[in-house]
Amino acid sequence: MPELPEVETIANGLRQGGFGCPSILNRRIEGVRLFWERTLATPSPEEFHRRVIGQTITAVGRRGKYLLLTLMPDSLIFHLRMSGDLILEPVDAPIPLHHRLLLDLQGGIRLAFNDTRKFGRAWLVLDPGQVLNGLGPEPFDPVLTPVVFHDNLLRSHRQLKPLLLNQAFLAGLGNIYTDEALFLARLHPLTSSRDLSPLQAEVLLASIRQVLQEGIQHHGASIDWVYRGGDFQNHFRVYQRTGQPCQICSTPVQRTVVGQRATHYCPNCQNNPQKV
DNA sequence: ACGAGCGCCTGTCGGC
DNA sequence: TGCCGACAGGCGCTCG
Repeated sequence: MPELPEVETIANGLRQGGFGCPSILNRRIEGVRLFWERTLATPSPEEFHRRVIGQTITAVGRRGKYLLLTLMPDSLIFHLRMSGDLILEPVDAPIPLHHRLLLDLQGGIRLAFNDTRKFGRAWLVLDPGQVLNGLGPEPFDPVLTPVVFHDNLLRSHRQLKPLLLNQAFLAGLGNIYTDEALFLARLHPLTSSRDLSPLQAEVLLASIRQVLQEGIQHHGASIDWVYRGGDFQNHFRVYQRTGQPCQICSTPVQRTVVGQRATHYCPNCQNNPQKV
């Protein structure tokens, strides 16, 4: 589920508190409960337990789709994958079925990693780079200018859809926001990245930033049972709108599969490069 | 260097 | 009603 806007929303909530929950900042970790061992990518459960207890959460951050808790001296990093979520609740609340890891915090609250599908992972590391080093640029990083982005596109020479999903190319996009960005930019998902003009690259970068910004403003998207709060799902232009009219030209939105991922686009507004 | 296929998991939905 | 396959926001691995 969670792409950049959803992770950003969760990070903001943990940092600032809200929805009846306090902030987790400056709270000491007093206890650990692990219910699914594979949730912990590293270190071993025994070492995790020994190292993490007593450390204090000094910052909450995000890099791509990763959520970072800065402790002292370690960093605790989460990837939510398809169904993960981080929830604050009273330390003695009943434990729901899909809770995988609990951190009991100072002040009678606990941070729960809930993950129905068990794909999510947590890392406790001294150097966050150990986990994050392979990531591409942050979409909002000012260093990522249209010229740099265009250069990167030319160097890759792949179809836009799988390229934008590649976290080593750009960190944070998932299936929803990629489809939305390509629609906004009026680019077909199969377009080869090396065919983009400087102007098209600039428009694509602006479109990516726009859909991510909209997602953040709407507190992310809530689909199915997984997400509380966000309502960006009510503002999708193409994602999961198969057969419904394109908001620009009324042509039915089409669904296809690209790189084994469902892909939604307007066959009229987003020209198929293979037909040109 | 790339894409396809698969594994990791659980839950929901539609068709028969 | 019940069973069965397809599908779901992700990503790492192997293989050709």
